[in-house]
Amino acid sequence: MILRSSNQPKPDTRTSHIEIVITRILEAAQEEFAVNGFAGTRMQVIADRAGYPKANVHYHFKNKTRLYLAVLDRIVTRWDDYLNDISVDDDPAVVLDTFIREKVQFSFDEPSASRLFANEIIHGAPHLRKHISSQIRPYVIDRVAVIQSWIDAGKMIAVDPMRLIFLIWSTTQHYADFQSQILIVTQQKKYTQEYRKETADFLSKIILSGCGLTLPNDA
Amino acid sequence: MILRSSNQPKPDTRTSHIEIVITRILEAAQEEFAVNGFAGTRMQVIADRAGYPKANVHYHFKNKTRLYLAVLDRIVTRWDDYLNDISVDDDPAVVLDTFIREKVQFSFDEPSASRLFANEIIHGAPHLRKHISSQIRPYVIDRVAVIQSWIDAGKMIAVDPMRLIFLIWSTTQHYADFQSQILIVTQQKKYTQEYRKETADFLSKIILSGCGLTLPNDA
DNA sequence: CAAATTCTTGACCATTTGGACAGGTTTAGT
DNA sequence: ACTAAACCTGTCCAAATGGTCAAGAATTTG
Repeated sequence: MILRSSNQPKPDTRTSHIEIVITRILEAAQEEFAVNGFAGTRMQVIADRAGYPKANVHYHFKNKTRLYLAVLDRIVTRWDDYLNDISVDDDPAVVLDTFIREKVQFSFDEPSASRLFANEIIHGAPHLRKHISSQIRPYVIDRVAVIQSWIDAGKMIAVDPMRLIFLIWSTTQHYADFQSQILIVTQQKKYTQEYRKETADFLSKIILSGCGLTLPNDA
Repeated sequence: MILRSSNQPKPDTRTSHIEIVITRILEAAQEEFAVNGFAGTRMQVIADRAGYPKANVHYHFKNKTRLYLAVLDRIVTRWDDYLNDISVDDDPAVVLDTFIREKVQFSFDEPSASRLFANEIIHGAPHLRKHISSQIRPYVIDRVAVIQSWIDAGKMIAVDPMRLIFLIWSTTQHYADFQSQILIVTQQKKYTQEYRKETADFLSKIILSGCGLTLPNDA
């Protein structure tokens, strides 16, 4: 029987011991679910990856579905943090540029989150229906209104705002979701810092250009 | 014991009876795999969907993996059929426009094929590595060369050709892979013919514009 | 410091599921 | 018409896997 009594006599850290356990399990679960999907993921593997016996995972998360939902919830929350506010008075070029770069960064920084999310949507979003209609949809409608006002004010050419948002989402997510394909085609082992930057520059440039926009400080 | 002796005395159709069986199984399998992923799909469900006993499916396809590979192979083949040839002398605007519209059509016409493919890539392309490096990569390199020559000839503004291809892939596939999300956000039951057309127009317009191109017959 | 509560874990179980197989039926070849 | 090959299917099974449980350890509480 292995006791870790001597390890941490007293939890000094603000994050309680239990939170660490929960977090480790959630992180392990996120990686596994992202790679193998819900059905393809084994509780035992998650437990091993987190470094606890399987029964412990079941203690903290009643069952597989609950664990999956907890992972999803965690991702969605972090996702929402990336959503910035925009207003009619802002410069469209600056806003879109920022938006694109933030999304690109998220894809490169948290590919497994992006993939897990994509996986859920591809499979019909069985657990995200509510979130999409109550959170994402209002968010989209909001941005659409602002973009439309820019168009009406002649600040950018007339393109369908909602499809523009979808376009930005798809192009940025692509680098996370289709990473394996891209790495093979470009013959890279992993994304380099340079590749990330050039990708952000490329997407910003071509999308802004497609909207008839240029950044203020551009030549 | 149910005999279907009286059904089809002689197979008149050019497609032999066995081909029909195989096709029905493959189609059923494609739908199931696309929705549930490999691990989440049950052989019994595929068999039920195809209308045959499970053992029959196992007779024609040694095991689950072989069946999955057969489905994948079928999709990839059909995919390749969509790949058109392009040459340096062609008009970039026309070629890109055609390319985009073909991809959009594929996404709308065969969403399950697109989703299954996306699923495979998201999960690290375990069964497609070879195909990507031997088929897709050469294809991409080929198009990149042509696009680059257009840029060198001043026919379009300088954008990274490979990322342009990725952009077209991602934006077009998005409508199949993220269908559930898009339908919820746009509050549709299913894609209408009008929505498909407008999507194709939108993507063609904004991408061509992003490349500094206009179609010949545009005002 | 004792009791109660929470956390941890090894052992175990019920169910699901991919797949084997044998025996029967139909088709193709001569 | 006869034989061999290909095809079909009901039945059964071993392995994998999500989940339970009871008992022990740690921590908190009064």
